[in-house]
Parts: sequence; structure tokens; C-alpha cells
Amino acid sequence: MAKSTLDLLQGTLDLLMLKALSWGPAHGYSVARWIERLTADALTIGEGSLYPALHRLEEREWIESEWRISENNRKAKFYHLTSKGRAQLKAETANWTSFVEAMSKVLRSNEQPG
Amino acid sequence: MAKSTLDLLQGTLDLLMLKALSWGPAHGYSVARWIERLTADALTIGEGSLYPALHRLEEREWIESEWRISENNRKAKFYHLTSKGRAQLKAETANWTSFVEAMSKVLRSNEQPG
DNA sequence: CTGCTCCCCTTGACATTCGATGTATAGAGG
DNA sequence: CCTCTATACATCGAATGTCAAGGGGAGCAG
Repeated sequence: MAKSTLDLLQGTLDLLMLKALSWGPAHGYSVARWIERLTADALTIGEGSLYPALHRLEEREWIESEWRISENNRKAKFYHLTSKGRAQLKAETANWTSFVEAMSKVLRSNEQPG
Repeated sequence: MAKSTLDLLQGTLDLLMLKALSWGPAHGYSVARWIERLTADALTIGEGSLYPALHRLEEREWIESEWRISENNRKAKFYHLTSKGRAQLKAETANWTSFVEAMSKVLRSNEQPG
């Protein structure tokens, strides 16, 4: 059982997807499975989040797509990072790290407001 | 000038506020300043986020308020955690930790999708 | 030819953050 | 006194992004 899935924090999905695509072309479905497998289902990407995200990234020119045939012999849209996307991945990774550090400072502090 | 403030990820503000109030009663304004000071302005809480958050937490009965006089001799609403709030803080902290770990697995992996 | 998995997609509801804006009072400085 | 600044409360609309719930088509195994 123990199928406790965490909700994604808004904004982190883009980072996750960019990271997944940093290894080379992949289609949406496989990206979602990859994230679930890696995190042992701690993170789940619903399709209603997945495809809008993909389209968003493409519109911002961080990724590009082309139709190909998947490993399972089905039509699938393969996405790959653009150079803009690579820069964005770097920026968002740094941003995430800073954010986690800032949160950490607050959560571990023992000084009170006032 | 390096005044680069990070946007808050949706959902993390509640956790921040609960943590701030875990030290005892405080008013909204001082909580916001506390967070900014602790994180060296990496995190900034706008008033348009602060007050809705406070009202939200109060409605969920995680905090309670009463009017008092502030350190600066002004009327201010002091908030303190309820026991429900304390439980919530614990739960959200655990949740945050899990989330960061899951993200970390993805960001540091070197296995590709597919 | 049935059912299953893969793979694409859209829509509407919902929650939250942010920038702008508005009120009022205490204390400082002229 | 009078004005200015910092404190302290609040609300509003716009923007964003996630999710649940829908829909469709095509390969493959039985």
C-alpha cells in the first residue's frame, strides 16, 4: 500500500521536466513514468499537468518536439531541450537550491520573531 | 544592490508562518520581517500574501488571534498556534522534507528516461 | 475481436501569490 | 503644531499553475 503521493509545489514541475529531458529526447509519457520510478511514486505527474507543462515549455522555446515512433512502436512526440532550455534548467536549479536553503534557515532557526 | 528576492512556492507560506508562530504569539508584520531578516531578504512576504495567509490559517483553526499593543505601542493582532496548528506544523514540515528529498533524487540522478 | 496498455489531448474548478491600493496611528523632526 | 516616516491592518484583481475528469486512437496479446 503506502501509496502516499505528494502534491507538487507550483513551479517545480517545469524544473523536473527540463531535468528529465536533459538526458536527450523523450516523450511525455516516459518522462512522467521516469519521475515516478525515480522517486518511488513520491511524486506523480498527472496527465492534466503533464501535457499543459510540455506545451508551456515548448511555447517558451525551452524545448522542441518531433513525432517519432516510441520504444513500443507507437506514435509519440519526442521532446528535446533547446539551448535556451538548457540555460533555463541551470537557472531554475540554482533557484531551487537557494529556495531550499532559505527555507532551511527558517525551519531550523531557534530565534523568535519580535 | 543584489536585492534578488525569490518567489515563494505555493504552499510554503503556510509552513513558514506556522514555524514563525511556534515560538509564541506574534503579529503579522513582525512575522514577515522576521522571515526576511532570517533569510537575508532571500524570501520576502508581501502584504497581499501575508494577510490572506493569516486569515486562511485562522479559518482553519491552526492559529488564533487577539488584539494587543505591539512593541512599538501600536494596536496589533497577535497570533498564536492552536494544538491543531502545532500538529499541522509537524505534518507540513515532514511533507516539505519528503518533497525536497524527492526533488533531490531527480535532480541528482544520472539515469535517463525511456 | 476484446481488452489492455500506451500515448496524445482539452476542459473547468480551484487555490494561491502578487502588485496595487487604501486606512489609521505613533513618534520624530521641523 | 504639523508633516513625514514606519508600523500595522486590510482588500482587490490579475496571473499562474495543478488537478480531476473527461475524450480518442492505435498496437499487441489472448
